[in-house]
Amino acid sequence: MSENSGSTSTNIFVAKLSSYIDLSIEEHQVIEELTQNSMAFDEGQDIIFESEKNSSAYLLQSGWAIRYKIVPDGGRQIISYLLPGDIFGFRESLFELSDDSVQALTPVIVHCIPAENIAEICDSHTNLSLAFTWARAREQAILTEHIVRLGRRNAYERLGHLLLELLHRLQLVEKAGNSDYFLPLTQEVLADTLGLSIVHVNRTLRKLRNDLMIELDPKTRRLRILDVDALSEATGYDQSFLDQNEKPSRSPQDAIGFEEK
Amino acid sequence: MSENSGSTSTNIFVAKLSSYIDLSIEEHQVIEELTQNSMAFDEGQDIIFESEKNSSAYLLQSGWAIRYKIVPDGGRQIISYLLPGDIFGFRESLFELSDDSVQALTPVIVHCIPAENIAEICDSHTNLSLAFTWARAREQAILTEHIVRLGRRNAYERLGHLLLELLHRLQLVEKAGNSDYFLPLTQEVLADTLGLSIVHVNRTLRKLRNDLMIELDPKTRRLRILDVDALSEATGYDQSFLDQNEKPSRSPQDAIGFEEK
DNA sequence: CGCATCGTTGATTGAGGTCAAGGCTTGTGG
DNA sequence: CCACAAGCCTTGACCTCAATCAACGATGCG
Repeated sequence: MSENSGSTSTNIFVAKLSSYIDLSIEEHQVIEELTQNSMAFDEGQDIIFESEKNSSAYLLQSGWAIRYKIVPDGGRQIISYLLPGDIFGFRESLFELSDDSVQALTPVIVHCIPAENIAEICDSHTNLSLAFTWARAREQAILTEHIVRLGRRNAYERLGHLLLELLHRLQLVEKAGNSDYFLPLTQEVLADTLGLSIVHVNRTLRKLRNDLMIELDPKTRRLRILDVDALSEATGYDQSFLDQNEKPSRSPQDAIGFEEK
Repeated sequence: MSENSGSTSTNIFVAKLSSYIDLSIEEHQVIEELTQNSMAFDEGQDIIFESEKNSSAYLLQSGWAIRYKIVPDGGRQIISYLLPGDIFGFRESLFELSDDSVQALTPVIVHCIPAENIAEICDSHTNLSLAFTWARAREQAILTEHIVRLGRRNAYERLGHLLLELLHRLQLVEKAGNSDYFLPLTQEVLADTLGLSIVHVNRTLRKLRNDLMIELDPKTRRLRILDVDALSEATGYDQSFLDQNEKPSRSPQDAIGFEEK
């Protein structure tokens, strides 16, 4: 990991939070300040490791990361994906009940909010506190969806469903096209996410390709979903769990307007 | 559901929260007030239904409930169990991204905190806000463990692991003995939790019995785990994800002492 | 060039699903 | 008091989805 005084052009967090919550000018500034210092990690590096006592929150500026757990027999279960604009680590920030790890899947840039600042920020900026709450709620919705995927769907549905979720989440931060995105996941990572073997992921991907559901170039890692509606239908995907249909604000008087994109 | 002005003797939430966080006398009183009005639900009744717009938080005073989702093909996936002392529903309270339902498995008594009061309570009582945060973090740890269970364990391990988690969670609120508790779950509920078929749950339970891991009387629904250590070993269970090893407090000066049990 | 990583494919096996049937309760109504 | 139905548990027979084992090709890197 290397220190790096970032020159963040348009701030991804300002953009993301603003689509959920009306932020005051002051709150914009707080976010800008928080994201001045950045840390970079390389592919494969641990950002938070299991045993490590860590009490900070992190903002993921760019790149992909995974939260995972190792089981006694040596297997790995990937709990969730962290994508640009996601907030993570703030769960452990207050208590010590996590023993999962976070690892970079690609080169990654994160901003760190030290534990001691979090409470202060939340107290003085209600909307930022709300933003944290929102992030947590969203993460829980994603975990819930993952549980359903693992518990009640077969390999084909699991894979298609996950690819749709990633498309949708990336679109929300403008990191995906209408139906395609950069998918930096090996088949092993997919297997460890979906509770399948590598071999079976391979065969299931092939089947998705044969069914003309997706195109995936192993070279460029570009994934294209050929028929989003058909794949959603086939895999029982319902994107509503990721949607936010309200803009709650607890201090409308000092909120500033912000255009929806 | 019926209204019921409850005469709560010793408050389960005061007891539970106090083991995590030092509460002020005033905060004790707030909790007592919040739990004056209670609602009762019968077995099988929905407490929160999917489509229902619901913006309250709930405290589960007694009984068991499940959070679940229905998949397109009609299957059901149980996301989590709600046990006495658990807080739920406050995720949806601020945003609208959930579409899962909560149903009573046994007769249940809940206390409801209307949405409009939550923000106010959190603002004026930092430790109660902290308690909510803690509850969320804990719930997330449980969901994470459930994902690992579904993704990386076989039927035998899943079942044993779940039974141990329930034992441990019930012990924390003094609803279980040293190694036994009342388990009000049908094999169908277990199947829908663990992503298995009813038939296979039946066979796996038998195997656990044959291995002298558990005793389960279908009449009384009393479950006894005969060798907690052996079962933990066999199923990769590590209870640390439920433990709280710190008592964070942001206002020690006005906190009162409270004995650990 | 040699080695590691990743993707691919075939052959075999096994865990767990599905189908089907019967038993044991409990409750309800004649 | 008995008949019947509805749940839930149990067990057997069979089948299928996905794991495992094994091998090979492609790519990329020191």
